[in-house]
Amino acid sequence: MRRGSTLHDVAALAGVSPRTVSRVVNDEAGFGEATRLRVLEAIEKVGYRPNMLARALITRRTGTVGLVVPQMVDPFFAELVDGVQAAAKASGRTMIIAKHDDDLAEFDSILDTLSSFAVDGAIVYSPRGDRATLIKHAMRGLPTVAFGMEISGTNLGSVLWDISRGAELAIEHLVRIGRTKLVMLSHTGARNSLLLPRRETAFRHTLQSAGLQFSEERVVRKDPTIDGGRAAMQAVLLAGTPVDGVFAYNDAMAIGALQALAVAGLRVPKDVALVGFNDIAMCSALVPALTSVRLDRAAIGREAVALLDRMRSSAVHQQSVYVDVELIVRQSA
Amino acid sequence: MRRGSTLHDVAALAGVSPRTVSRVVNDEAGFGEATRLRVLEAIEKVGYRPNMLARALITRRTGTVGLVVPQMVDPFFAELVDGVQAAAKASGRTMIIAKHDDDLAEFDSILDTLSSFAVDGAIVYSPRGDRATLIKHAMRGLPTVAFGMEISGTNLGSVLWDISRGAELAIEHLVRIGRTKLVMLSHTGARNSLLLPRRETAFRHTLQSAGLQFSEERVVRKDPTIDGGRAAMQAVLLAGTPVDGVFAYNDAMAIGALQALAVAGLRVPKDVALVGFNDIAMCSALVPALTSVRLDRAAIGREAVALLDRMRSSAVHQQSVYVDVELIVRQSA
DNA sequence: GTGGATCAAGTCAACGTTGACGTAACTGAC
DNA sequence: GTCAGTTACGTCAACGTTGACTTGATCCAC
Repeated sequence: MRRGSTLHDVAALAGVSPRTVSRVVNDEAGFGEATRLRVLEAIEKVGYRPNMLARALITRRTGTVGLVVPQMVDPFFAELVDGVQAAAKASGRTMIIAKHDDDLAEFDSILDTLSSFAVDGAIVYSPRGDRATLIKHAMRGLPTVAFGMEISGTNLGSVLWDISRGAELAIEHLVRIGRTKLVMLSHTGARNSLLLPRRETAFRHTLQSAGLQFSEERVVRKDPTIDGGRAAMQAVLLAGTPVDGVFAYNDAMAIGALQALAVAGLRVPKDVALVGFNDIAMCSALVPALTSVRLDRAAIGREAVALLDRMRSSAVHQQSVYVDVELIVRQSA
Repeated sequence: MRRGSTLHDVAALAGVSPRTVSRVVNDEAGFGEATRLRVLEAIEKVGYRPNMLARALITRRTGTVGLVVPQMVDPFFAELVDGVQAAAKASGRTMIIAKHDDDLAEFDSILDTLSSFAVDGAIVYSPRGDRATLIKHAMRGLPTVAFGMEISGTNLGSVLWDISRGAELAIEHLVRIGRTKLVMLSHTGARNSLLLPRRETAFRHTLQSAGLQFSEERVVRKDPTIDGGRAAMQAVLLAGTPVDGVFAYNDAMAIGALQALAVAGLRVPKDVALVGFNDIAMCSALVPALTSVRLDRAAIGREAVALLDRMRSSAVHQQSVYVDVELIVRQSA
């Protein structure tokens, strides 16, 4: 059905060999100016586009990166995808995207598919911090960069951000503006996970080093969503826990908290100061605008793509890159 | 570098010809049970994965669809991407994604790239309703489904939703619950575009058929964002236009309006009823939960992928599919 | 036991491109 | 005028797979 024109068609029209056309297309050396013009004209005339499949089959490079995320509706991931996409485009690559919905088997199968398509590399946000699957595929030859997870081995790299530091920044800020009765709205999954409790740990430590008391009722855990945040905040208020500062696990929970506080007639930041995490785009559009810990998704995307490049070109096969976190102070705290 | 094992490796190990291995892998007929087991075992042992590039080169099918959208951070597009991705996965395809940022040249180049990778089809949200580029590539053989735009020709299909009907539903609902002083918060670009003014037209017509007066000051145009919605709502209040019902161009503007109304001390829906458009996931998480016109992105994705399938299999090369719109009534109206 | 099906393989070329190598014509130095 | 070096091509094979065709062997009917 799809019979695009090939090097042969162009060659026949220009009166040269296909190899010469290939040289012109790829701008290798070894052809005369007159030939070049004739070939270019012929390309134009027959509407020739190189067949990437054939090219990739022989060069073993597709100019493609695979991006694998848990999901993409959450603004955090949407913006991450966007950041990687922009970086991929800037370095002249095409992006294949897939989501695994936190399913390990699905994740495994996605990596298989990416290998089949001979992507130049994969950029991956593992389901539940899974390492084993990642390592398996990397050993089979798939260069991989993982997000938010230090991982070592051939063909593996990491792009990391310091969650603990971000949490510290947020909590120190709350303390600095005079808040003493702090509460954290955390993620239900944070209890029995390797990765998630870092914000909670930072909360505890920072409280203690600021000379404030920590007690278990000051951490309320719900789903990391707007609804979860609202429920968590309501639970705090209902329990009568005194509170003048709130640190939320992510921005969605902070938005929910904002709603609960409004309903309860508490003013932000006057009565309760509020800090989120991730700094999704919406933060600045809220009323009051939400103070949040920024992870620069564009930078993260750039670093991931750049790291992949370095991994394939250099002998060093294991690398980690840190991306700075930053507290963006707005109206809510 | 990447030397995955091939049919030949498997064949050598299993003591058969590569062609037989190929038959087993593709589950064609023509091999014995004993052979099948030996081959399967060999595949397992050498970790063979078919090379999609080589396969696609000869079959002219990649099992890949390209999705092209203006951007993907806006929840509307994020959810659209998610819907298409889910549908693509369900039909066993891999998705290549790209965004054009409303740039026509970029759009053209993306379609070129997709052709180069021999995607089985493209699913496209054109920049500014562009048709010409679409038609050009479709004629060259790229089966294409366009969103929200009726377009005819070989290799072209459309997935449409009735924006006018959605706007009607929203406004009729506002009238039905007794609102008479309606205002529309519209998109700045709606004035000089072919596609955008449909909501405005519906607003005018529905008002008139409900026996309500329409005047130009009842349409305020700003950017279709949260900030734009807030500004538009503030402008209405500042101008002193009497208002008890608001129809927003999209949910983002509705969220902005919600903020402006809260700041002005107006209660929703008691003082002012509010209806959005698109029904992004966030609608149900707002306080009050936002009434909105739903476009089922999952259904849209499914229809687009299904249409692409039909286009390649049937002789009918031009088709349109309508996806229902629906008013989801929540607290805000 | 002969002939026609059917089955289980194998052989070979082709998909469209590039890597490796070959070669004729030209250039310039001595 | 010869030879080495360069330029501008061309030839051929290979990437890993499948389509089209061929080849024996086995089976069953008559």
